[in-house]
Amino acid sequence: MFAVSARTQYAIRAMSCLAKRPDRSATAAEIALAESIPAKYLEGILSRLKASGLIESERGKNGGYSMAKDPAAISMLEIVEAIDGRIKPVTCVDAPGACAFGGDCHPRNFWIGLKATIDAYLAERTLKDVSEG
Amino acid sequence: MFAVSARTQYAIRAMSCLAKRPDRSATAAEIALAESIPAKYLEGILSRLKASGLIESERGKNGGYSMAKDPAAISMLEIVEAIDGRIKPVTCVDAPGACAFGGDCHPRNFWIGLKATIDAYLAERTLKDVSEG
DNA sequence: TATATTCCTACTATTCAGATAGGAATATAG
DNA sequence: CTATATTCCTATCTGAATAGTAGGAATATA
Ligand code: FES
Ligand code: FES
Repeated sequence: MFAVSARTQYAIRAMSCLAKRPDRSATAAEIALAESIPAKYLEGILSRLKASGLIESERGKNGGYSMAKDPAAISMLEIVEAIDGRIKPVTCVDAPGACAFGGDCHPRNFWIGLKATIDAYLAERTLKDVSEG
Repeated sequence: MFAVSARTQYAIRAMSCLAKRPDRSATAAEIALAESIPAKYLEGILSRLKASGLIESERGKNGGYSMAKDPAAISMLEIVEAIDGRIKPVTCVDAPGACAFGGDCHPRNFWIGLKATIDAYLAERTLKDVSEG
């Protein structure tokens, strides 16, 4: 239960990989090789990370990806949300009454509290913390 | 991300339903009707709850299900684990080295910490807390 | 112009959650 | 002893999501 997707794990490894080379950039193929990630699959992951402003890219020859921020300034929550979207134990986190038992659903507050707890944990740790262990 | 399965939500509603009737028992069909849960699907859920010792059952005519404990003595963690098993952000929670990057996988501690955080949240709240809101 | 790269779109395969179906085992009432 | 109501067991179907693949367009460099 509450399994983290392969995508998210790939994303973290890819980010860690980039974090290790401060200035230089790396191609998708290089990262894929270094971290044992299916190359074509990784392209899609990097695309999402870029869309969220966590990494930058250069196209064409000598192109590649590089960090857009200091690894110590990137929370794990940012990475996770870039890949899999917001944490949503229940679909009604945003819209009250989205689940079957509309208004007076007691468990709702319980799940929203869980989301807050998870969010807090993820927001507290940075890429730097995690990639250094 | 981190969606709670319909099964687990059904289970909580079913347990809440039983918690409301202290001594009496309820049949699967009654609970299904009261909580808008597919009747046949619910049977499988009740079966798991029973296997974990959270509820009791009587077969045959006048049979049904009833609470095995005081709702204030049942943690949400027990219910969740009865239905979907232990919280496992990554498959290597129990067996170090189960994931690809065996020994020196830095993210591992991060995920295990998350599991501990979630477990703690769930263990702290009881069925009574949640069903009363 | 040749080459290396990101980027975009579409497709396939596998897995899993959700749900359904049918009936065997068991208990009660009459 | 029989009819009935229930839990309990096993098998199956379906749709959605995840993981992964394929091919090529756009773009930058040398
Ligand atoms: S209304 Fe969303 S959990 Fe009940
Ligand atoms: S070894 Fe399990 S998360 Fe890395």
